[in-house]
Amino acid sequence: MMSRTKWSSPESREATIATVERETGVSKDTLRVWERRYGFPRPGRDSRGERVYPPEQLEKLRVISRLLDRGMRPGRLMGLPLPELLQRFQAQEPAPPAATGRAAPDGLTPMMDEAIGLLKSDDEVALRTHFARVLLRLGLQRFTVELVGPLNELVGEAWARGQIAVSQEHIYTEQMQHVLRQGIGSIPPGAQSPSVMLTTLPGEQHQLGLLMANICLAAEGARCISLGVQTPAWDIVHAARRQGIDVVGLSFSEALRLKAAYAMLEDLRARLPAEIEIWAGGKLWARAPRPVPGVRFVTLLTQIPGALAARRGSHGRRTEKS
Amino acid sequence: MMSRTKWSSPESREATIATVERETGVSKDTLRVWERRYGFPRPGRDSRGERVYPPEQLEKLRVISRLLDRGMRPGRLMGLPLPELLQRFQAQEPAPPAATGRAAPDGLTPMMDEAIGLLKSDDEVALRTHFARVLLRLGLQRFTVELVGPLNELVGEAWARGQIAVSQEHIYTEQMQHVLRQGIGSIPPGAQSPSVMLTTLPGEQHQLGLLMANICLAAEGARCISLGVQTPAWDIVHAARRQGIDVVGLSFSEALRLKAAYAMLEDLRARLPAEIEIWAGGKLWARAPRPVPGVRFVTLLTQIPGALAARRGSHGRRTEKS
DNA sequence: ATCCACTTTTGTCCAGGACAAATCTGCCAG
DNA sequence: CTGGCAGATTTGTCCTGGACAAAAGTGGAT
Repeated sequence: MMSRTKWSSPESREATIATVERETGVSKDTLRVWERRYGFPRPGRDSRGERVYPPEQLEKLRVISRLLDRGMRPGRLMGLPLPELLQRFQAQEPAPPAATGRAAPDGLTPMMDEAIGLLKSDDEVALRTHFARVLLRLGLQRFTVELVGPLNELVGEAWARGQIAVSQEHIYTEQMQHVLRQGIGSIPPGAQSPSVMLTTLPGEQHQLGLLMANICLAAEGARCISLGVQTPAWDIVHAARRQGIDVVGLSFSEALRLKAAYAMLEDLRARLPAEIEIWAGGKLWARAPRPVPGVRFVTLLTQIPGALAARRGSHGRRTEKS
Repeated sequence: MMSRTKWSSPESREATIATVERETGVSKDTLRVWERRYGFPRPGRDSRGERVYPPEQLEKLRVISRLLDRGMRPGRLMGLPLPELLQRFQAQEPAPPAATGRAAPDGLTPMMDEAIGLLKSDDEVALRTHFARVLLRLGLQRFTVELVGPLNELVGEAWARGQIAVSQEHIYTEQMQHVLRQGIGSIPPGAQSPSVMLTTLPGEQHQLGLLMANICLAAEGARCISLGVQTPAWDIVHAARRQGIDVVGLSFSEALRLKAAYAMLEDLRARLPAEIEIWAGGKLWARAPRPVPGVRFVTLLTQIPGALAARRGSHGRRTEKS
């Protein structure tokens, strides 16, 4: 095969359009249309007439790409010089602390602050130890609801404000995953009800939400089967039927588009037998505008016990079955 | 970041050109030029005049894409019907049973068979118990190298042959992840060397490879920091520098396109200081044709001890770094 | 304040042409 | 036969410039 990578020559660190796409995540089409519309980037041309991006422009594009991820718009950014752009990271709002529904109970705030501090100092071993200690003190369920949930948001905000790096956020997720999975492993198995199948739809990659839901459900006596992330709708239907599942639980982070989420949710609802419930959870639904018939929204972890109780009430204690 | 991509309508299983690019790894430009030159694929058009690929064509493209990775040429493949294409896989792959490195030692085959059986019967609790028992008997390292590695391949093959469903493969991954992470949690921490940063590049979502590498490295006395999956190259460079990393370890599954993988590897190598080594691992390199200067390929888990020994030999026993 | 209609912004798609790198082919010398 | 080389063919990527719908912003009426 033509392994024509188009990689910029090793010395002159000048990038081709393919390199820029790979590095910034901005598609070639978009790069060309930006150039046409905003006059930036303005790459040089090589002997063939192909675009050649100097390192400074690549760097600026990287910064712009990250600002776009935070909801800013290209038209306003393209003209600004690099230092100005970098300032935009700081300018992000701290987000009203009370309004988010973030539980700020007891003396947990210092524990969260310590976690953030350890993260910033790249001490992943101490971070894990810290989590383990807090877990021991609070118990698995309180640890999950009162610490992990709020901490996730805190880490997300710190990243958005440029206070921690992408890699540090990755490390946080990884260590927390260890702790939570260890906790799930310690839950005694047993035939309980209802049986809940947990997963996310294609495009949603965040695992922590699933693990947290798993813990809260198991703590209330549900039977959890997790499929991990990104199960195509067809396979969810197939698996739920085959395994005699009562509830399909889906997790949605803010990364997903609202409209795409609705579409997939409605599609799944249409294909799943009516007696199988769908519970949709996650921060995406925090200010959910539109209800979907046959889908229960569980925005917060604390609503899980209520949802289970409601289900058990309506379905009675009888072993349902047609 | 990827929230700027276009989705095909979820229920009509028909794909847009962007979907096909994502699923097959063939770029939009290439798809259009194939259509022009070879008459395949021949997508329909929607009301806007945009291409709409029916599922059969997508499927055929997936097969073609894999054959291209094995060195065949598009001009000869496009006209062939699907069954004919599938035959080309057999014709090409003699795969000497010993050369694959699949350890088939001792009495492990029955254990793997039992695992597959439990998976087929959807008994995820028994599956986890089974793993836990085998782990106890073999020890973490042998469990990883001799059972998990071969079992991964077995599960992949079973899926490819339609013997297990997508959801069952997900359940396998999820349960195995629990077991492996539990194992990693039991490894005593300590300042050891070299320090290895583990992750995958964007587009590679498979976690098991990382976890397995983590175990094998830690077992040989390396210090492992895992970033989880999909870290952009720039962030890898940033984090490796900041944390004083000696080796960046990357995992590549067969899902990634060979060409894209080479491009990203070469790019990362160019941006990373020369004193930081890059080790590339995973099944993708099983028949690696082309070496990359400054990158060590570690196709099999069993090669990890050797790689570490080589590194320690060349870098001496002196505690380099402050 | 909340909702709806209207305007602007923005990303993706399309067509068809061009070109160089990779690969194949046939030929000739050893 | 084997190996190397020049020329022909194959193939992926890049180009331009136009089009359009989804998303985001705006303003007025309730």
